[in-house]
Amino acid sequence: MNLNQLELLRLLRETDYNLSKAAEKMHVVQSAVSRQLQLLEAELGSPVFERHGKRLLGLTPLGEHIMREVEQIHQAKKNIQSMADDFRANRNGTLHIATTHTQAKYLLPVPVQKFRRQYPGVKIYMLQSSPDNLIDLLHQHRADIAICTEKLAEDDRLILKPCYRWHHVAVVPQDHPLTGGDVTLQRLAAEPILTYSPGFTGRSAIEKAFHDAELQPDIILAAADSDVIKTYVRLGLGVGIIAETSYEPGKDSDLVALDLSRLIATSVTKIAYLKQLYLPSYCRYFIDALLEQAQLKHLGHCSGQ
Amino acid sequence: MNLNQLELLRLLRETDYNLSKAAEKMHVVQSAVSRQLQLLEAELGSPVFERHGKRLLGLTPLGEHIMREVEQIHQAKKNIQSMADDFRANRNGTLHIATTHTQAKYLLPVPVQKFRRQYPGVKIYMLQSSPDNLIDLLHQHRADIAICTEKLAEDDRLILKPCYRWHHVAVVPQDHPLTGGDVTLQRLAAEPILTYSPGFTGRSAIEKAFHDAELQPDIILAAADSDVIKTYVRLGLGVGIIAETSYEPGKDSDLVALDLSRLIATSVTKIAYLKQLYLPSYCRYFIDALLEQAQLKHLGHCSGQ
DNA sequence: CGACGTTACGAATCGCGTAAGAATA
DNA sequence: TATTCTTACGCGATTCGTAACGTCG
Repeated sequence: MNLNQLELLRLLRETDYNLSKAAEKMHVVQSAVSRQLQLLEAELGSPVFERHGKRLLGLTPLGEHIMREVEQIHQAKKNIQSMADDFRANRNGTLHIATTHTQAKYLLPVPVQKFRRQYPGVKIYMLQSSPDNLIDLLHQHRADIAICTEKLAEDDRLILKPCYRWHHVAVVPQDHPLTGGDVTLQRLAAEPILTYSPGFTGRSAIEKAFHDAELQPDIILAAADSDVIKTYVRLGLGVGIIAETSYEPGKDSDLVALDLSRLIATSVTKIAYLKQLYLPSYCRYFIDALLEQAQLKHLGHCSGQ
Repeated sequence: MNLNQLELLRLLRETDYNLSKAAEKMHVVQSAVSRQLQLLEAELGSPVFERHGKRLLGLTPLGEHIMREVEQIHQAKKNIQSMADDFRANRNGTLHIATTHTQAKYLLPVPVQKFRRQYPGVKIYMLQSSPDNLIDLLHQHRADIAICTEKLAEDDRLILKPCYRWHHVAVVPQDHPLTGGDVTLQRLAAEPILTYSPGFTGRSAIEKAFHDAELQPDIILAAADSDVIKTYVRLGLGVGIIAETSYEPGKDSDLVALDLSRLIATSVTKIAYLKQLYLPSYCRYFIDALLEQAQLKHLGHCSGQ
């Protein structure tokens, strides 16, 4: 048994159990992998793949079990390489960040700039996705860290770092009736609402607030990001409910933001990454920069709490 | 990087960083491992071991990090081999059981016999140890499963299976004053007590019971197993407090067992094994036999609860 | 000096590529 | 027939063992 053989198993699953394609990915000819597979199965003493004649169809039960260990080994191997690169003070590499529009636009710009200055050789890939996919991206090893608010349920394979706490605001044109008097859920429920798509940026907290008050909000438009929402609020379609951080006092001065922190539960945005993943120092640096930025934002809004 | 090189790292740590001894363990000459280590360090690009001149002294910080992954890989590799052996219906192997005297003597005999009949080719190693060591034995890979009652605190690397619930009894000679009237903690505290050494077989529950009642038991003898305790009870030294399962109605008919289940909290004996360890089918069979036996014992004492 | 690690060199092994053959869809 | 996998064979690379050489305590 050797690492290449185990890598072959991984690639065979990736390629839908096609020896030729796996061979290509390993940069060797097909006959080579054929023999390696035979050698491995001979060594193990029982087949790893289901076959119809010569064709591979899938994994045997043994193969399924083995695959889990193979993934472990693959991860550990990559970690060792990352560690070595890191200790060699290798300032090249790539940082894959999975996040949503809201965070990418309103939280990340400053940390990313700071990061670029510190690590000009590290490339940054921003994987924008819907919140439900962020964790999957981690598990699929397509992202190193994820930044999101929703859908971070119990998963003991993840490390979670609370980043910052925020609340929702209602945004309306300056002459809107809601700007007079106290805002209540009842008054909101009477208006047409524009807010995030289900699963995005604290939408579940919004729904819970109305549901607990036994109200049925009239959500006439749901979008993945606050820019779209604000655009339609400006067109007079109704009341927007967005994250406080998405209201920019400068650019959005034509809109009024009404604090909803006492009506809708506050949300916590977190940083998540795989427990089993080795984070290179540049990655830890980015996380620190992010936490620092979140701290600043938070202080700015809470006046020094 | 290959598996042999990583195995070499493991062996180097095991041999106190001695290339010659590691070479011996790998069944190759010393010069071979010297070169393999050089190749690996060259590939990683920075040293894994601290050196004084040519001698290896220990791990570099990088080496420490790498070792964790190496252990992971080693475990996964062993798992793959176990799996293959298992699916090949290999009925040979070894079962390492870490446990205490109490369990080895009163719980395990029947399951072990049953196991021997089912898997005559599998060797059984019984590692008797004090309860605090049982978990360590698992982590040191010197035992596959551990059976114990105390000291199984939160450890997310372990799988825990509750096995059976039992309580303590007081054992006294037949003419002892305690045999008359209700047994209370107060009356027990007035007697010289013989029981388990700290850390053994529910001793902590005994201490807690007296402590909660603000009593100070007079423990004049502490031993690791109930046989020793019973011996001294027979000599009239005092009242023995032992596990109910350690009182054998046949052999111990010269002693009287007094139920303490309402005075001292019941204990739960558990089976523990490493989450990351693959358990061969014979191992799972043994666990099942154990649970079944525990069930029987339990029913026997509780008359069909 | 003795234990330990490194370097040099030839030999055995391992694994690859080419090429041809067999089986499946 | 086209695709996929297996087998045969020769070559090159890797890794080993022997042996001689540093080096540290």
